[in-house]
Amino acid sequence: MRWSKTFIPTMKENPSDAEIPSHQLMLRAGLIRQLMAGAYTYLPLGWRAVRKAEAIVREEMDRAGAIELFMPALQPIDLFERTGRKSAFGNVLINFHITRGDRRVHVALGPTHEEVITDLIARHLNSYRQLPLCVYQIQTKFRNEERPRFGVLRTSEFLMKDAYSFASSLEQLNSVYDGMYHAYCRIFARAGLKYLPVEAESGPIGGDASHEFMVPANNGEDRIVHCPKCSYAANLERAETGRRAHAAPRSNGSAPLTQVATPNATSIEQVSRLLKTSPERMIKTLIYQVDGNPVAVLVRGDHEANEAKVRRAAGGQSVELADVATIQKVTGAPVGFAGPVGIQCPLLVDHDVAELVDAVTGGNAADMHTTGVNIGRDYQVETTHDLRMAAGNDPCPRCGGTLELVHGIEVGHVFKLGTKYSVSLKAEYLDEKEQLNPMIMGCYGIGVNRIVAALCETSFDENGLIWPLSIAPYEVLVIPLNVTDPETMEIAERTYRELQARGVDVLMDDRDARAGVKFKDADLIGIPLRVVIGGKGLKEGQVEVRWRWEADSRRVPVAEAVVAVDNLLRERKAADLAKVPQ
RNA sequence: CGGGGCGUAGCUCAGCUUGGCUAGAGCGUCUGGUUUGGGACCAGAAGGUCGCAGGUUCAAAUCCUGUCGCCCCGACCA
Repeated sequence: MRWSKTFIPTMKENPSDAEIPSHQLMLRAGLIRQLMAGAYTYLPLGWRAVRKAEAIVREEMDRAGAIELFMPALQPIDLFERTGRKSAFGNVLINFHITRGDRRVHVALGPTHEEVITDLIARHLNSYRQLPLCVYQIQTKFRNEERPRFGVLRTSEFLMKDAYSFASSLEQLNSVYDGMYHAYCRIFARAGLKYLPVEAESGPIGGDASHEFMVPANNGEDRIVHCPKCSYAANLERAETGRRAHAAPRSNGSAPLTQVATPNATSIEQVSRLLKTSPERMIKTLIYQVDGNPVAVLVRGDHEANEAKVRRAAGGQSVELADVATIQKVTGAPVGFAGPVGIQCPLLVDHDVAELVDAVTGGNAADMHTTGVNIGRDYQVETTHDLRMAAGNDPCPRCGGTLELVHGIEVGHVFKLGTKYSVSLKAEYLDEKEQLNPMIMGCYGIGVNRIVAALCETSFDENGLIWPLSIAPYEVLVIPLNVTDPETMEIAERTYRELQARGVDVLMDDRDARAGVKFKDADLIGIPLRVVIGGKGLKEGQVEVRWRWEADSRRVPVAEAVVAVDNLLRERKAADLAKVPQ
């Protein structure tokens, strides 16, 4: 492609409403333009990158035995009502009525396709002999983000690869799941991303039923902990901590139990300021309803309770914060003054709370808090639990190392669904014993444009983007320095044509612009291999070839330029491929 | 949905507090000339309903009210 014939609107300055690197660079390099909040046009350069990511995803899905198909984005709302997800999605589900003759049809734009695929499979597969099956598509998804942000990272419309598997046994499911997990590792490695598979919260199925693939990045929306020593990694919701339980805990504080007036101070922060203490010396007492029964959950004032852990510790199915009436009933006080001493419900205590001496907590009376609270003396439990969100510096649950907290961009997610959708949409099969069973499902998503955005967010320098060869919009950028010089152009044109003939993705900057302008743009759009023709080099019969990520260029005789470039590309691709897990 | 910020030329922004002359600058664009290895120089030109609507006033980019849009923080995110 010739620069003058395509459309690459680069910008020298940062647009004022872009803050994170990927957003700024994608705008400046002419990859995207915003249409409205949460919706972006992919310009030619950006779209080529997306298409390359898509091609890698498709190759690896096919390689893993998944079958491609294509489902409508337009879906009848009825399907979402049957699985209960119309209300589960709420505002996120974009839906509206359309008129057909004298009828009004209620439709939704697919936020994902579990319903459509399960309905399809339910109609056409019915025997264990036809299982397992894994199908996928690459398609635009629609989710009404209440607050789109971070440029292209969080939008209301995005390209997603979604795969769904149907199995007749857990063994089959696990086998497909492992295959998808492995394919994901290959995809992200081929895309040149530094990625981390992390354990994710998997709902009632439990176990290792869900992994997210995260790209560590400071601006990532998700927080994860990982252990550099043993490679344990999990998202904050899921992460265990390596802390120990305390049996019949007892702290040996000596301060007397004292009720203190704390008018209008209900938050940890307000109380700690009023009583001149700090949140890590306080007990946060949260009243939950587990399967409808009130439970008081105690975590340290500076910690955050984890509802999934509460649910598991309490052995319940559903967990939600208690309503005002329940809180009033068990504490005898309005919201904000709950404490363990004398409370009228069972206690669940986090490990760290057992170590608090002379703690401060709610007084179970309006506008009152209690100081000098000691476990074992003022309230008792048999043991403690892991009830809070993990944090940096927590001990690793696997190896005794120390967990690090990092931010990440979620680029993929694999999930063992179980039978939730197959039951509600009647995707059933007949087994060897002629018994009807719901199919066991898995789903596997990849944010295709997030692959591109995550690269832009993590691979750049002060001059612009740095693409890996596999995703770069073009592999080679040929720059004739002076387009009015016939010799320069003769060589540039020949180089351009011959590289194209060898199947190289090549862009030629044929603009009549100053060298400085072309170099700045070349660095900004980040094409991996730059070939400069003209000036000093050409006087000596040479062209200059330089990798975007290297400081120095290499000189190559004009006659050997095409072969040299081709060889460099082959070597680099082989080296990149060697890093991909087999 | 709560909190904060911003809307003036294609981009970045000044002007607004304290209303008043033809609404400005840099970059970009166009024309001519000089230049030609890291975003050149000279001369000239085009480009604006100051987000929109209403109000106050002799007079509004500027003050008031409403409204729309965008960005950021938080909540939410199968």
